[in-house]
Amino acid sequence: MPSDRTRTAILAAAERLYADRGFGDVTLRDIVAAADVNLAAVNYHFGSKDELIAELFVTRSLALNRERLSELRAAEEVRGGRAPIEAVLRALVGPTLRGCLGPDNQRSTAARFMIRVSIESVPPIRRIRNREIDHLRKFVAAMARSLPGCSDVELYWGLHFALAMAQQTVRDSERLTKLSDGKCDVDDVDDIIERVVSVAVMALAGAWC
Amino acid sequence: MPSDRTRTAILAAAERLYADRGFGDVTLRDIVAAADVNLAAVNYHFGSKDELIAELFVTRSLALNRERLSELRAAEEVRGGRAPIEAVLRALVGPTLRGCLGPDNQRSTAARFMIRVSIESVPPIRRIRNREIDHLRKFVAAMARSLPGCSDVELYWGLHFALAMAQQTVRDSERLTKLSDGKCDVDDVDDIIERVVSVAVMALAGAWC
DNA sequence: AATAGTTTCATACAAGTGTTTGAATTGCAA
DNA sequence: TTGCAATTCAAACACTTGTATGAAACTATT
Repeated sequence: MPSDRTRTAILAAAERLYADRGFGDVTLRDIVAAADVNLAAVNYHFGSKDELIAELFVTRSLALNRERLSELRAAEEVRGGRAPIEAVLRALVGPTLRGCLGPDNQRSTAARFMIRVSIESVPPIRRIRNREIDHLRKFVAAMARSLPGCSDVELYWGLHFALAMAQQTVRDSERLTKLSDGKCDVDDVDDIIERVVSVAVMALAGAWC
Repeated sequence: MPSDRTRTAILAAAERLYADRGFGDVTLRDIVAAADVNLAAVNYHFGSKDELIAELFVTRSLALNRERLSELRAAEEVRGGRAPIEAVLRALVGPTLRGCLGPDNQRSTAARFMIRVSIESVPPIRRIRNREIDHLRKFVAAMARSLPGCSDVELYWGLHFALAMAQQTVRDSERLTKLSDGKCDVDDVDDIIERVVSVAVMALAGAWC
């Protein structure tokens, strides 16, 4: 069994740097400096920079999906597989929003890293990202259970808009804060989640589901 | 007066390349090859790569703002400075959506370039982008005229969500297409505009304006 | 046609990138 | 301890990047 110390130090440093500054301007030398390991360690342990990014991404991607699905399952268990649509949408957007917004000390590097992924879409990740579709399909299915009779197309648009609002809020919370002179509180995560969810529900309901 | 041929050739080639492939992997050598000019021409005419990007951005940014505002003004003229909220939002999201989606031959490089800007946020642009806030404020003001009595906070959220849905639809139209097996038609621009606008209106109305 | 100013060009430069190498060091089993 | 594999390390490599240089070509005014 290899002594993982170097490996994990690299992963942690890389994730934090990517989350903070994006893929564009984080070099291998930045990472090894932050992890306090030798330059060659990355290639020794991961093969290449791209493979490091890919490993980071698949790990976090699986974790996020797991978190969403466990929230979804918890909501559906309450009433035998028929959760209210609000709960389904909360399970979809909640994990990301909670991890990325709110007081600094509560933000997770993992969530912020995933947002970077959704923003920058660097080559090694683009190749893997297709699996996301399969994951989202599960939520479409859950939404269909919540709103039987609602047409598929409207479900897709509803999910799409829900994710859009959540991601853009995370991505550009600064602009919203500036525009509103701080009157829109981007640290009140629960409020934001409810806003996103309720608008998405209105979108679905307004489309005569 | 300088012979602009080289200058404009560079601008056109750069805009197209940036729109297509993003800032990340477009090099000066790519640009000059596409423009069929010498490598040194960029530095001669623009000073540096960053200044080229900046010029491209301010030009397009001003044009987009102009387009939005003229649509807004046209809508407000009809009924003496009190356009329906739908028209205000249409003026906000319409130009971008029309330029970025729809049949290939109708898409404008300019709009696709601006979307890249909103995605990647490269340093030379980040420094300029603050002016966007002032521009958006004009739309908040117009929204307030349309919905007197609606609280500012709700207006900000409404505008934020409208832009979020529009931008994400452009940014990730591919995912939506795949997810829905083509059932969500991202080429039907008018339908998309009406969807975004109507959801945003519901968001505003649902907040007891 | 001669000249001065502008623009083009091939080429070189310095800095930064990810990766490789091969020797040194470590950790651990026999 | 000895031996062997795994790991670390400093250094160098090959390559790409944006930028700078100085000579050549062009343009237009005199």
